[in-house]
Amino acid sequence: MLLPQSFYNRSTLKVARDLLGCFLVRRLGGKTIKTIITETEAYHGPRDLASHASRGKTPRNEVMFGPPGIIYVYFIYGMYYMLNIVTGPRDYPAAVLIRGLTPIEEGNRFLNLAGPARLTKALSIDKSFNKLPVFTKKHGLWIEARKIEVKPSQIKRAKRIGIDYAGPYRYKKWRFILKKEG
DNA sequence: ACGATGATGAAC
DNA sequence: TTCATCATCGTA
Repeated sequence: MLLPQSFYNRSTLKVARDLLGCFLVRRLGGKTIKTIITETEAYHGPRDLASHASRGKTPRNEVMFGPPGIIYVYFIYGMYYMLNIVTGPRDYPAAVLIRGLTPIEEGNRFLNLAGPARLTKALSIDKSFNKLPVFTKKHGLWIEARKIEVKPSQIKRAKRIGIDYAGPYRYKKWRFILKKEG
């Protein structure tokens, strides 16, 4: 079942946590690759110095200021794409970075989906997905609700990666990791 | 520990 | 127009 747009119209931290265990699905060349979301990071509003939005709206980050459930893809380090989902109401800039996935079907076991740049490369996600909704199957990339229960003890919180410049915000435990056992 | 590799945004 | 920076990864 598709997660509705309203799912994303909540606190970034809650969305980041609740996305763990949900399914990220990619329709690619006649095949459907189904994965479980296993790691996320929250970029939480205009004051979060780790967030692209902390210095106001720019051509790159303007999608973060738009409605929830929209994909924000940006290019980084000259070679990688990062996949984010916009959260919260319009004009409140926030998003969840997808950092890790686990493939479900045996045939896709070889896919290396650990790491935000690796997963976009493996699933052929680039800037053409920027500004597209993730609550519809129309564009070949969507998110479905959990089918299994995720216990609070299975969720590990940690500091975010690669944002040491973010002052006090570098210590926020806004990274969420799904563990197999609680 | 570091280089690859180019878009981005801020300064000038 | 220039320039430092960058929500990373692979190789060492």
